[in-house]
Amino acid sequence: MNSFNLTTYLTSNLNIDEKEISSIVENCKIKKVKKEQFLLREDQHCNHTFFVEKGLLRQFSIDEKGKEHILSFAPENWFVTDRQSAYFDKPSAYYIQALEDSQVVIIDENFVQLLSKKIPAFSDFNNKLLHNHIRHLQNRINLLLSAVAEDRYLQFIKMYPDILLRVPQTMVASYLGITPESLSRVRKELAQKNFKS
Amino acid sequence: MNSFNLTTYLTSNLNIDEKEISSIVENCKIKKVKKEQFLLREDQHCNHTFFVEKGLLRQFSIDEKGKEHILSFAPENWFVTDRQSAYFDKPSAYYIQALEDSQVVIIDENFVQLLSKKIPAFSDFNNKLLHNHIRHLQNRINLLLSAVAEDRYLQFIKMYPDILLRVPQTMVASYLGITPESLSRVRKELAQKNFKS
DNA sequence: TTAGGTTCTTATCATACATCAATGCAGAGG
DNA sequence: CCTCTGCATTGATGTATGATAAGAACCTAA
Repeated sequence: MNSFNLTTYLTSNLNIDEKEISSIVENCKIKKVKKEQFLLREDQHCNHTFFVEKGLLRQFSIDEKGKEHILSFAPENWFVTDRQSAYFDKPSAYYIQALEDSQVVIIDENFVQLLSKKIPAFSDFNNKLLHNHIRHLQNRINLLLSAVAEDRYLQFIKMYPDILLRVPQTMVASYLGITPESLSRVRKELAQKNFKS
Repeated sequence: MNSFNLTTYLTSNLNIDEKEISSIVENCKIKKVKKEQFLLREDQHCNHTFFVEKGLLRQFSIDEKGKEHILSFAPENWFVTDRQSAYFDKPSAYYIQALEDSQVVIIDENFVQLLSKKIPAFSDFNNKLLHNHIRHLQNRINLLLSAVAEDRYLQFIKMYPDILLRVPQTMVASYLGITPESLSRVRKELAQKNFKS
């Protein structure tokens, strides 16, 4: 079992015994996925949380017009899941797909619940993840409500400089809620501005 | 102490002794606020959760151009807080303001933490609130990414028919991320459509 | 009742962004 | 090496929504 990243991540974020941590990690499965492969599809029940050991995932939805909308990217050391589906046990409205050949740790939802009950520190940790998630979502809403394409892009660069380099532009556009063409133009204008100044 | 709504709300959502519930409620303060009055302002630390007994609140931000963006409405039986500020103990980026004369229960953040530690059922309850919050935020992002003004408005009507009638149109527009003028147009077009069919 | 402030509507014009279509370009695979 | 395919760019055009301004409708309070 090779889940080095998860172990170190938990060790530095969970204030419990190393042995206990490895016993947690032992209980999880590792899965390798090829680029393009899906870990979750719409209408499926999402019963796990994925922790990205290596690679890059995306979570997205498809609207009635068939257009994709990216909710989040998940690079190394990120957790991704459809909490809505996992927690309320409902069919998911989202897809989770690999953008690169990846390796993920699959953590069972029941197992998460169990750990939360048994280990207070884990419950706290989980709580923190939830709060971080909320923080992130709220900032995004704020951005969508207030900022024009250019500002959204600039913010994206600042927050996810690494991801910017790893995904096709069309996906960044989808994340920002604009078309690839618009993003291309925004980039052009920015380049010109920077050149002048 | 008159916090009837919170008591019944907790009773039907928290699987614990009624006595324990009233001991919880006893520990909270009641506050009456007049219309327009603020419960939280930008840069303040938000140390409480508000539960709306009576009335209606709004949570909003103000961007660099001075424009207001409504993140959420909170009518009776809703909790509202800036989790970001409360949990991470940072100055808030938001305002919370009464849209009607209201009565709220003020629940101290420390008290929430304490209860979570002491009463597992309360911790579960809190967890559920967090998940609901996330669900709500995600749906909103999806809507902002995919839907045009008209669809956003229709969705709003469906989800919050009560709130629609209680707040000025300009605030609905702010929630939807469009101008009041645009909303007026959208409404006009919808009215014409409905008249024809 | 009038007066004065909001809020809502309406109209015109401006603009950001979408859409559609063509071309360029680079990496993958034969 | 060449071709194929997907992605980025660019231009022309359309459209939804924003900005501004003015008037209408509505409330509230004197």
